[in-house]
This record gives sequence, C-alpha cells and structure tokens, in this order.
Amino acid sequence: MRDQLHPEEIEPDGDDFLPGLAIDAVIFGFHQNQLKILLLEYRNTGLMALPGGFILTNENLNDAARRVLSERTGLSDIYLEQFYVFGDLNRFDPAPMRAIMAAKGFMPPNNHWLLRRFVSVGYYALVDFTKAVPIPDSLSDSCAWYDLANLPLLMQDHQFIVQKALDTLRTDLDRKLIGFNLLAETFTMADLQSLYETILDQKLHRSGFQRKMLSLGILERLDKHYSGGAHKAPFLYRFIK
Amino acid sequence: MRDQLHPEEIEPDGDDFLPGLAIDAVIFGFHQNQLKILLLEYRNTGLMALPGGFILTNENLNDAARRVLSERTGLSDIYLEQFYVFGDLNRFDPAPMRAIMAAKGFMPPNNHWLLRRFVSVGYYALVDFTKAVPIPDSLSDSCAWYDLANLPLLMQDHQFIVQKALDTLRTDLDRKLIGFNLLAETFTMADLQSLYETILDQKLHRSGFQRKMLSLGILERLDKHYSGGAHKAPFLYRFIK
DNA sequence: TCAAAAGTGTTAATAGTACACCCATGG
DNA sequence: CCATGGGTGTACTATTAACACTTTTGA
Repeated sequence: MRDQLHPEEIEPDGDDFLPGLAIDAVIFGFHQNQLKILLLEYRNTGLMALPGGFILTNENLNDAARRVLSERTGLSDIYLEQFYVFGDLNRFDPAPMRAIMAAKGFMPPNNHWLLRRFVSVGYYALVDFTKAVPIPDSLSDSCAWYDLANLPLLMQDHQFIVQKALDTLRTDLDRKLIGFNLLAETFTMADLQSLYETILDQKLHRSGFQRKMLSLGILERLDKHYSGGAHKAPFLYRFIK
Repeated sequence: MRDQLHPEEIEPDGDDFLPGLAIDAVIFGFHQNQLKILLLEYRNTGLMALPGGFILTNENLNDAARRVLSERTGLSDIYLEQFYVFGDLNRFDPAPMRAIMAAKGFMPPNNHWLLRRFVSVGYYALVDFTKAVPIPDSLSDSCAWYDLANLPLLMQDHQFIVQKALDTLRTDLDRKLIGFNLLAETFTMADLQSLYETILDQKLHRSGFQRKMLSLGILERLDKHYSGGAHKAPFLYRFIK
C-alpha cells in the first residue's frame, strides 16, 4: 500500500489526497553490473517497502508519480512508465501501516484513511545510479539501493509488484530505448551490453550486440576512453537526442 | 469518466463503491472485415461514451472489469487487459454526467459523488461479435457496435482512450495470441489474415502469413469449408487450447 | 473451360548467430 | 612482446518478403 507520509498525511481524513488510490514506484538503478531498486526501511518495525505516495486532489496522476520519484531521488526528468494497477482485495491489510505509524509514536484511529483499502498504480522508473540521492520519507528511517538479485523480504505484495515491473521492463527493452536511462551520460559498448545482459539475465553475443546497437542509429561515437587497462581503448558513446 | 448506473449508484454518497475510481472498457469486436467497439448512447443528451463502471468496496479491480464486460455483452470468460490509467485533472468535467442524469429526470446535488474527479483504469476486451448481446446500462438508451474507422464524437477524453487501446492492441498483437479472441470458434486463414490486416491497418502477404501462423503450432486444421464460391474450398481452423 | 481463391513452392533479401582475426594498450 | 579486451570481418543459419505455380471450385 503506502509508505510515505507528509505531516498533513497523518491527519485522519486525508482530504488533500484522492481517497483509496496510491502510487508504488519500482525505481531501477544500475551499478557495478547489478540491477538495483530503491527500498524504504522502517527500522522499528523491520518492514521494508517500495517508495510510494498519494495523489493530490489538484494533481495529475503522472505528475504525482514524478513528484514521488523526485522526492526519493532528488532527480527530475526521470524515465517513468505505468505498468500495472494492483487492485485485489487481498492487498488490503492495515496491520503493517498501523505498525509503521505506531513505531513513530502515532496511534491512528481505526477509520484513519491510511488504514482503508487502497488501489495502487505501479510505475517503474529508470535512473542514473550515480546521480540519484536516496532520501527517506517522513515515516521511514532509510532509503537505499538493494540488489534486485538479493532483495530482503518486502511488506504486503511489494515483492509481486517488483516482479511485475521487471517483467515489463524486459519486454519493453526491445521496443523502447530503455537502456540508456540507466547509464551515465557517456558509456562504453561493454557497459551497455552488460546492462542488457543484467536486465535480461542472459548472455548476448558481443559482435552482434555491437552492430545491432549501432544499426539503430541512436548512438553517437565520442572519444576513446583510456581506462588504464592493458588493452585497446573502447569508444565512448552518447545517446543522440 | 462513467456512464453506467445501477439504482444504488444514484444515491448521493456512492458508499458501495471505491470513491474516485472508475473503469472504462474498450470492447473490440470484428465483423465483415471491420473492427468495431461497443458504445453507449444517451439519447436526450446526444452524448456517446465507452461502457464503464465502478468497483464495489468488496470486489477485486479486475473482477469489476469482468463484471462490466459481462453486463454489457452477456458474455463471461472474455479476454481482458489493462492498458492505461487515465488520471489527468483535465478529464474532470462534471457537465456531461450532470446532463445525463438530468435527462433521466434526476437532479443531483453539486456534491454528488458522480460529479467529482475520477481516475479511470482503461481495459480493452476482445469478444466474439456473433456471440455478444449488447445491453445498455441504466442511464443509457442504447448499447451498440460502431465502426472504429468511423466513430461518432465521444464525450470527454473517450476518443483518446480508444486510440490508446488500439495502440496497445497493435503492439500486443505479436506478443500475445490475441487475434483468436475476436473470431468465432472456427475460421478460415483468410478470416484470420483479414483480422490482422484490419487491426494493423496494413496489407500482409498471403503465403507468408499462412506459414507464420501455421508455424506457431497453435492452429488445428479441420474440414474444408464450402462457401459456394467458385474457387478452392479453404480449410477451417480452430485454436488449440 | 474459365475465373477466382486457396495451398504450396522457389528464390532473394534480410536479420541473427557464431566464430575468427587483427589492433591497441599497459605491464 | 605478451595478455587482455575491443572493433570489425566472414561464413552460416534462420527468418521474412516477394513472386510464381498448381489445385480446387462453381458457374
């Protein structure tokens, strides 16, 4: 359900927000050949959750998602995509949220708006790991990157949401030019291939990959990158805007 | 926003439903080589709209969509897919809904729940045209098929929703085995090709299409179909379950 | 026997896979 | 001068596209 509270969200009516509707964000980053996502931790409860938020009554849904993303990463202009709406009744379980609020010393009434049923719109986002600055929300104690391959136990159905986001990311990888949003401004072909291999969880052929990427006509070749390694220096590339 | 009202929906609080959340359904059918969708008409207002509905407080989101589909077509086990959530503020315009209710002799108070802002989950559905029995909802005067290529003016952003559904249908056509849900139980290869050509709005090569479909291994060849035409009788096919 | 439509075959073009080769680089 | 990684070349294969040929059907 939800995890991010501003002071006004503690109020029992939640009048500033659309009722019963939330956003859950699976924020992907890529670092040292590993896919990572941002998770929030509620220390006194042991609960971990996806970043999320609510929609202001005078705010577009997609803008609310961008706001959540920006609040958790400090970044704007993030690649963002809706991928599914989670609306099953069995998501409804007020216990974790009550525990989280209690751990913060707030005892909500039983009819508190945060303890009601929520339908959640899932978004996935792709950010430059080196640029993002994870920032906890008002109810969580930490916001940090976690290896997708080695996630801790997540509250509610957040594990399922992550899986669905990853599935969507994989099928979108061909059709959209997604890979580039996870890399720094310039990168080598090996960086790009490693990203693709990590997302798809399979090895790709080096020469074929190189020519396929170049044939797309979306890469600009820059100077060579001298890493200090004892081998031919690879070209750097940049995504043509 | 919304168009389908049960008696209990006329009540000003809408307590039986999740507040501010609706479903809009783009229901595709295929007949005489034309893609069609179901539309509702509100005669006294001149307004036309997509079928839609709300989510009961004790109902799964996807089940609500299935219910709406079933109520408008008389069919169950319909192919159904979420495709987008429409949550922009500029969708919010209570005038059409007020006009619709007024035309039915009901003057809603200004704070009536149906006149508030709605976020709408878009679903597209694929149904067998010959089996569906279009049924209006309690506020509309007709429910009928309309040529996608020649749609009337739709209320609010429903034209945009249809376009987005069609875009999704096209990109899904390869990845999922979608085509078959729009045809009768048995069909000729020409029927199937015509369906694909209509959805994609482009000509396909006959022999290539035939072999590609057969190579998928999902078609069962049945008896020949003698149409009375002065030409070779085509085989009928059925989708292997 | 003819025209129309259906099924299959043939070839060319294209894209994808696998592997090989040579080059640059720093130790 | 060697090991390593990088860029490109080439052969092979699978898929797709384009067109041709043959068969069936009812008039």
